[in-house]
Amino acid sequence: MIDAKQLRSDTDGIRAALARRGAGELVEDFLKLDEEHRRLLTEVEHVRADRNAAAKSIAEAKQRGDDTSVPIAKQSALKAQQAEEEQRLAEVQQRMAEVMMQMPNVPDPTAADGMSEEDAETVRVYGEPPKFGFPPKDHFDLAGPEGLGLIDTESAARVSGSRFHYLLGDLVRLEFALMQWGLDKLLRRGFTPVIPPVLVREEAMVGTGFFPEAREQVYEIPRDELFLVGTAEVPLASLHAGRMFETAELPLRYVGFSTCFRREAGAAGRDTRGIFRVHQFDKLEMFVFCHPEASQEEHDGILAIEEEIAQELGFHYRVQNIAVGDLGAPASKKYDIEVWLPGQQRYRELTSCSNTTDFQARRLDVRYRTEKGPRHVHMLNGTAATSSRTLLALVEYGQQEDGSIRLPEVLQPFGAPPTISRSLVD
RNA sequence: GGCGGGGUGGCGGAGCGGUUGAACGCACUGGUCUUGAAAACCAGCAGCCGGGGUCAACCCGGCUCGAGGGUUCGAAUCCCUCCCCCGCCGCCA
Repeated sequence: MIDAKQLRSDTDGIRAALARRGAGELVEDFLKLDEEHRRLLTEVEHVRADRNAAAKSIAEAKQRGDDTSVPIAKQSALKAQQAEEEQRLAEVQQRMAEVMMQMPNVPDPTAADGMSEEDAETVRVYGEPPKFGFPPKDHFDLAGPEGLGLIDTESAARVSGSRFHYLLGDLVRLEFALMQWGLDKLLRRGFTPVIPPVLVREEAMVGTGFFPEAREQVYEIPRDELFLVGTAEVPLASLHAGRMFETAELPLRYVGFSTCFRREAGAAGRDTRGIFRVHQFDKLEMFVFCHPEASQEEHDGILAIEEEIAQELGFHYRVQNIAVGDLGAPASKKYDIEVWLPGQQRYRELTSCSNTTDFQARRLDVRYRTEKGPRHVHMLNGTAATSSRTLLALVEYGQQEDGSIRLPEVLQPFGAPPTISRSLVD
């Protein structure tokens, strides 16, 4: 949610900023409604003030023992008129709320220009594509039924449908090691670990900006009016909804572990192979609440951690500054780390981190106290590791000619086997 | 799932139809006192919205006492629905 006050005081600036992401006309919608709203509000408030004053004088008259039947009758008569005016006001407020809900966050000036994925700017490239002395395979060839047999999509399809999978054997050990390793790394940096609920109320989805924009991507449980989260970002952001922080309490850094559920509506036929794009996976997610002045630095910090993780796992990657038109509604700026996948011979999104500035904080009403009154905090999120993409990248990077997988040494203290090979399973 | 108690400002906690946006305490801010600090004393201190303004430190008005409806000239206070918290019982791990 954008600050309505700011929208009025810096109309041109915000219009121009939103136009970059193709949402400039919402500003006009807002201004029109806002003008009408203020007109009606002034009217209604005058009526209310009159009636409040009259009620007060009735109370005083009654104290004195005067006859109050005449002023009371007069008050009664005004009720219908007031109700009618308030009705009109409520309608305008409703329409205004809808416009505000559709309005995405103001993009950061340094977010890349453009409307599509291709418009992302490459910030830097790390490492080189790995060299194999043989044609590299993709993760599904390596770990699927034709390979190590540790990913079973066929059974999952029968049980749950397409884009679901069973993870088996050493891949399960690998996932646990990866998560434990990542958790340990973040713990040492002062992040507080959290296992959040994965079923949330609509308010949490609206508050984080996933509704209304991405509603079709979310699984819902109508009977209980709950929704399955697509990321721990949702319950983590909502953790402090309605909260008033003291200045010294910030920043707060959390690392959440949760299963993530995504409908992948509209992605039919895309990335259907293996576990690159699935309905269910596990994710280690960073989430930060901080002062507005600190959010850029926090964003850089989260990105640095994501890069460190990618580097220690041995990946070749590039950092992409996502184009404004490709940002999710709540994001002001977003970096993706795209890992080079040997099996696909191209860069694919591995992790992502966004600065949502005060967009979510406004919707969720998370503030902190300053000398000049309460202000909204800034919120940021970023992927540390996932059981799908991080895992499959490890499989592809570690592949040997004989089809076994060599895993990074850093994961071994956390329970990952040095090598995954068929012979051990058979 | 059943019965009972409760949701009030940053926190605790009064108020239970009228001049109460809310006593009191804590916390916080400023001041007096002090060599300094503490204590004591004095003062200030909810948020949001609109209007005015030397656009700030000010003035006026409105809304908000879990959420939404209703009764009433008037509701934090009464009624209804929903949400949440606490306790006991039942059920299940």
